[in-house]
Amino acid sequence: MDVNANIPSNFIRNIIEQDLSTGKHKKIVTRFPPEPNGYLHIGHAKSICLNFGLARDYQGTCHLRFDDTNPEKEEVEYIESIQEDVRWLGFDWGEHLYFASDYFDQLYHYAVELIKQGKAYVCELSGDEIREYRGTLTQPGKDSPYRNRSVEENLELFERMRNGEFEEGSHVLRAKIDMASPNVVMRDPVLYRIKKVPHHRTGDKWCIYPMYDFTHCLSDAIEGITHSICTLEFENNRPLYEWILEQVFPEPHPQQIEFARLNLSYTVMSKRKLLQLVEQGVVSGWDDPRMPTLAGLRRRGFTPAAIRDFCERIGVAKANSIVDYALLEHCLREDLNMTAKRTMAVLRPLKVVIENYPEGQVEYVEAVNNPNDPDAGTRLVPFAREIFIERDDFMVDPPKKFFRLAPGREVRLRFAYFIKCTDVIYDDEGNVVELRAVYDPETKGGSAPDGRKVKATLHWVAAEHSLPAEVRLYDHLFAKEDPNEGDLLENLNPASLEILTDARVEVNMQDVQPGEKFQFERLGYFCVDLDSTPERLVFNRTVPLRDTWAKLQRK
RNA sequence: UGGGGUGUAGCCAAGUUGGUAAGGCACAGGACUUUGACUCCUGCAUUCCCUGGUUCGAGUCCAGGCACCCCAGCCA
Repeated sequence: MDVNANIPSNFIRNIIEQDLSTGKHKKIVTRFPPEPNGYLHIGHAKSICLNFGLARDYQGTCHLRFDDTNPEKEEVEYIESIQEDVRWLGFDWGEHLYFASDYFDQLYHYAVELIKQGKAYVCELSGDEIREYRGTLTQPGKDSPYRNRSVEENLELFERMRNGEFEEGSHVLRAKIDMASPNVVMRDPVLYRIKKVPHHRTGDKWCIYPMYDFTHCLSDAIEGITHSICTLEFENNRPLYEWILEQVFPEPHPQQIEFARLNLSYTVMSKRKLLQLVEQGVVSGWDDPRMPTLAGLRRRGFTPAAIRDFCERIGVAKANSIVDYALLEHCLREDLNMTAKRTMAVLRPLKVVIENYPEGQVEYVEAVNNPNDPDAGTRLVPFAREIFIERDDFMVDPPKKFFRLAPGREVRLRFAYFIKCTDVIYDDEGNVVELRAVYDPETKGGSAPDGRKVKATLHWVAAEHSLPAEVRLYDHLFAKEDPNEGDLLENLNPASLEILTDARVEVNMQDVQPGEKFQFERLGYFCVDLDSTPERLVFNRTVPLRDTWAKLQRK
């Protein structure tokens, strides 16, 4: 497959290529099967990219199927958000949108078929009793007293379950397999349980609902899935997946393949823990920019292309692992570097008065919008006597390798002029509050006719002709690489959010829209937050630029 | 003292039928630079969890260990 020559190989691709070359399958069909009980996160993105990517690369099909067999936990709201997120990621299921609940009738008939074969029975043991009878990991279980009912009795009981004649928990349908199996999953697993709860799609048509193990394999088979890719924890369930199909479904059967789910350093991926963060108010919601949810990453300013690239680079294997967050950041920067418009913003302003620049004068300097994209053009940025520069770009007593502004030193203001610091003004407490400088009119545009060099280029913004803005700086939500070690809340990073309210941005930013992405030159990539309005601009820092000076400072 | 998996660099990960350890991230140097960014060079596993064995030759085969993950929901 030369089309896929540059795509890293993995064990699943190997299986598919073999199945295609041996003629086992002429066309592959995969599926992404979320349960609509929560928001999608970047771990799901790995699965989405895998399943849809495989279908794309091997000219197959990928279905989106909601695994909605537990109405107690599922909501239509999630069905909407999941579809939105999958589309946002860049994938299209075409006509292939399915719901396991659409198969409830068929599933019921397969259950009846199993009963007729004497391979399923209605059990009246309580939940606690079922657990007791199941045995333990090292001890075999024992048969339920209801295990050997007649087919007729089972048929009648199952129908009465369906008709709502029994209370929740009083009866279940179980597969008759082997209570002594070393694999606990095979010890007469529950196939159907009674839940007198309306379903978000089937209403109150059903009061019995099929379990995952019974539903998933049959849904796959009904849809003609060839490769049913799931995560490692379902490895123990594979024998059951195959057992059910062998009893009631004609060949060929889908093949279940398991891979290791994604773990990312400095964050958590379990729905339970994510929910805990939301409910305890640790974050502002599912779309808090620090959350690993697709909604959170989107609000933070991540691009679908970066996430897809990331999912491709991490590979697919069976070893549990924790991927370095730095790889995600790398993918993001690589994408944003090519696409984000540049602008200048000063996060922590320090006023500089250019004493030899005419008072009241404003001129416009031309700035490049994206050096990687000539089509992005240029813009005009106002320059005046009073400007703001970044506080971090000035030091009264600079160390050896600091080559930004300092008393008596000359630097370049990007796209504008060279300025030299002539004076430092302090407040009563000795803090630097303002700088005085002179500019060289000969250096307009940023280069000196006499060829003299300057060691640094600073970003800036005109004091009057700039806009106030709020900037939210984000960092890892957790301070620990693996937050799952020890107490979750104790591992939080207290500095995961810093809000700057005095930032200044170019006047050209007046009409930006939520979601728009920029590179604030020399600082990082930022996007306009949902909270932003023309009256009060709000930006999120998506990811800072690599900063070798900061790295030097740390040493 | 059950069963199922996994172990290749700081982090991911590829390694055909045994033939002499890809790639990316991170990190460290250097070049370039009107972003200390980007880009570009260079370096980064005499060794593949361990111990034996087979072989001219083992990350790949065999035997025995060790470590870690998953399974005892009427969740998925």
